[in-house]
Amino acid sequence: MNRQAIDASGAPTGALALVGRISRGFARLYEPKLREQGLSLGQVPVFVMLKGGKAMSQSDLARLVRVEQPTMAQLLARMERDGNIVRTADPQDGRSKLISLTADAEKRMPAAKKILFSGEAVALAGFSDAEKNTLVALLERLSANLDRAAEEG
Amino acid sequence: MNRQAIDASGAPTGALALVGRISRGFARLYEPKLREQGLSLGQVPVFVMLKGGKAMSQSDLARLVRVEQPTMAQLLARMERDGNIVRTADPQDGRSKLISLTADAEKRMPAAKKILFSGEAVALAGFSDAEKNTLVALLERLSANLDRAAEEG
DNA sequence: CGGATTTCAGCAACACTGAGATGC
DNA sequence: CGCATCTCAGTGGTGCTGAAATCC
Repeated sequence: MNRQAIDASGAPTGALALVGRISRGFARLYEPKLREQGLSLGQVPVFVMLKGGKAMSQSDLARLVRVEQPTMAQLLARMERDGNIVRTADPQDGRSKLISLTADAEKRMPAAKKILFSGEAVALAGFSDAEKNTLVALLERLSANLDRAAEEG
Repeated sequence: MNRQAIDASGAPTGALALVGRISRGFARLYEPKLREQGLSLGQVPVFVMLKGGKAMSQSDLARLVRVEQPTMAQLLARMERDGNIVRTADPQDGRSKLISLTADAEKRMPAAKKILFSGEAVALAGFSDAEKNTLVALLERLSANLDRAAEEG
């Protein structure tokens, strides 16, 4: 398959343009389904960090998810509004609060996981295991390149 | 603090989670530079569609970029505000307006292209040509899977 | 006091739905 | 009239900066 510039349908050919289109397309398809379960795509990384009863501070979460601290604060405010997290005072540090998932959130996780897995299955339909592994490996290297560029800034 | 938790993980493992992280990371690095040139990442697909003096309607653009029509209207409003496009009445159809790039926009394209190319180079640092081709081919299949799911859905 | 953490206020780009006006 | 196109109004998620309050 020769791909030169841009085909008639407007499909992008650059790797990052494709990544952007995929990201939006996936969100468009699966964000509404997650919403029915009481969470959004942006909340997923926080779920992953806190699953199994773990607790950490807002600033730790911000660092891990790669967003600024006020952005994480706002995300956590939505999660609190939706009943997915609670903030409790950190006994070790009066400035800090510990964030943890609620029991409701833990109950929502299986359904959410199922939605995301089925979405991944749709997205990777027709991919062999080897191709999936190759894709993930290449994406991890790409992501690492961007992380490094961000640090060097 | 808690350096353990920070370094522990936070790197997503699923292909789609990686795609999301890459998309945000790239935007974070390069959107500000594009902004200096008078455009945003979301405007890029419209630039690509209209480059070289082409003109098309709002609804055509919306279909090609895969957004709803009011979303495209809003994007075009920002582009009009920034002096990147003009809307002229379609002589063939009184309901429709033809969108085209301004001379200013065409002048901004080389600098914008340079930013995006250098960003792509940073993101794909250390990738062989074969790996780049493999990545793009896999992403194209993934994107096609999502497009198909959106049509069927 | 200087630094870390959270909160508050404000802004911007994107994306959607729903409802209306206009023209084919 | 039915349909297409664009506009208008409203909402929601995500992300940022800057400034204030609180605490170590």
